[in-house]
Amino acid sequence: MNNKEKLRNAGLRPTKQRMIIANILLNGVNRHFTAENLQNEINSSGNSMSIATIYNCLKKFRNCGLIKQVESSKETAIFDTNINQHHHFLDEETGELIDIENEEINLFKLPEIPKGYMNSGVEVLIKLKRQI
Amino acid sequence: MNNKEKLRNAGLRPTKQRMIIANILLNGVNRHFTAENLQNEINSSGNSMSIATIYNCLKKFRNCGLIKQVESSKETAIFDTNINQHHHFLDEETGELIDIENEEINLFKLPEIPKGYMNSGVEVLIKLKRQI
DNA sequence: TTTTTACTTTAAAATCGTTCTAAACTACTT
DNA sequence: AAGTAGTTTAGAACGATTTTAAAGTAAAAA
Repeated sequence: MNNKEKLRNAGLRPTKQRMIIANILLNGVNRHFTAENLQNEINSSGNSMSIATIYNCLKKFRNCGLIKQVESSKETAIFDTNINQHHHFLDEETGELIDIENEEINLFKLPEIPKGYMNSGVEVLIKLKRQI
Repeated sequence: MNNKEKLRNAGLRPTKQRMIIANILLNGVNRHFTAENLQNEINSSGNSMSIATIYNCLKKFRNCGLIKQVESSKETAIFDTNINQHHHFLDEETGELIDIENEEINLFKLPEIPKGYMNSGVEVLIKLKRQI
């Protein structure tokens, strides 16, 4: 399926701007990035786009499940093109995230889900310190 | 050990402001809170404190291990007086966090820690959706 | 005790990421 | 071709957090 179809399937109009972003993000190589990272990449590809549009697109893409947003207490929002359930290492010093594939972690015992709720995803974060 | 001693042990001068905050936070009842939450509580206890001081104190307390900061992609920093390793449910709609004690979760298989790093803590986040 | 020193607090300004606004634009439908 | 609903934009606004620089305070030295 090409990117135009992906956008249409997600219920999004394939505008020029969304196609530029889709072509950067949805090429099969997984990565973590911020809105600003993406703007730099758009600029250096000879295009340009308002930061408002970039945030707008990223939110739409996330709400449609085309990308994910990582749970992390960094001041800047971090997005992830890997939409499979998976986990992360976090280098606490630099803030860098490294993917951990789902099969690498096995949760053996889970607590009871509170009444009235359902489990909508489990994220494991393994914080890393540099070895002394 | 009283709060003044706790501050001294942590290498922090027990100033009037730090004592006010320590008396609110370090009383053994675990809770999640933002800087603004804490300021409201200080105000309603008849004291007052600059928001800069509050942020300052919370960062120092966190760096000394007196409190923790929760990993969460909320726009506002959330702190936690529970400094034991533990986990959280996250109500994705409201942003509310609920503690999960460490024994409630059993990680059966963990990935290999990258070379040059050591594991400095594992956090599990179980995201919750309201049941339909 | 007084003096000195380093650390702390403060209000206000600055900064930074993100969202809002409202006008111009564009994809799609008729 | 015309209509309409959704989209993009620059710039303003916003909210959380940090910085600034001056005044205050705790602890150490004299």
